[in-house]
Amino acid sequence: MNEIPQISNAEWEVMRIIWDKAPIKSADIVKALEEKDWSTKTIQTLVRRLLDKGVITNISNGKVYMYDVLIPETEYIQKETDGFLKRVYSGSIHHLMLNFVKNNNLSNNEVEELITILKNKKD
Amino acid sequence: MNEIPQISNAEWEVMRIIWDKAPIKSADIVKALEEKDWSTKTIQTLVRRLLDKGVITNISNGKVYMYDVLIPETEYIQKETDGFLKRVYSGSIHHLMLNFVKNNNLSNNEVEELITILKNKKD
DNA sequence: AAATTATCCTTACAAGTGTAATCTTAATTC
DNA sequence: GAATTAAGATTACACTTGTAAGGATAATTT
Repeated sequence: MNEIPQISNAEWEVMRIIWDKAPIKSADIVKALEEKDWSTKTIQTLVRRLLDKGVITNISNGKVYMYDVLIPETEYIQKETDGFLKRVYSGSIHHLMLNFVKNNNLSNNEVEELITILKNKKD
Repeated sequence: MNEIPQISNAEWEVMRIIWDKAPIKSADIVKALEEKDWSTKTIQTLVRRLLDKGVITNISNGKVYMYDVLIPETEYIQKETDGFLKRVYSGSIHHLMLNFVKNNNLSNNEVEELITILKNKKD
């Protein structure tokens, strides 16, 4: 069912901006990514690949170069989360949580918050 | 600090076996991966790349072809988890948990278990 | 020891990725 | 409208990855 195209790490960085701000002007994508040391050309290549893959679309209306999202962030988060879980934790959230708790030095506060989130889930 | 080599998806599959069973005979790696539809040649290529990257080492002692692990699974789990968290959830475990919970990835039982894990953490 | 089998080493090759440069065309400024 | 600037399209190129095949060598079987 879920056959959304794979996106690479660099493409993901670009999508973070676009998901956040779309519809967004070409220039604003570049501006938002300034902190990364990517040349404008590189960014344009990544945008083009995302277009080719059908993740975004060009909505330049005559005057301004603009892009909009075709595939929402939530779908990609789901896809990546599933893939990661399967790859690293054999699909077991339980296993993942155990590891987080063991290694990721969660603060007491964070632990509290997570418990709260989970408890709310049960209602 | 943490400069362990990147391993690919296919390599990760191989490492799962090796981490689990090392020290392990060449033939047993192949056997354990039979269910995947990889040719022996493909598996051997992956093993070679893992050798080249220094993730495993050859400990064939004259008679038998054997491999052992150089970089433990825990280091890779940590690396992958950090990378995933950063990439998909901007580094926020909180955000990740919210998403897991929201998207109904968890049964009531699992929620219970996770709460237990977290509560134990506080002690 | 010769034949067979298992494993290693070398080579291959297309698709994807990071990282652009060049050339062309559309928009803005003077 | 001509010059300048910004963006798109085309091309590039090395590295990684998935997926092996072929040839060399070591181990096992007969």
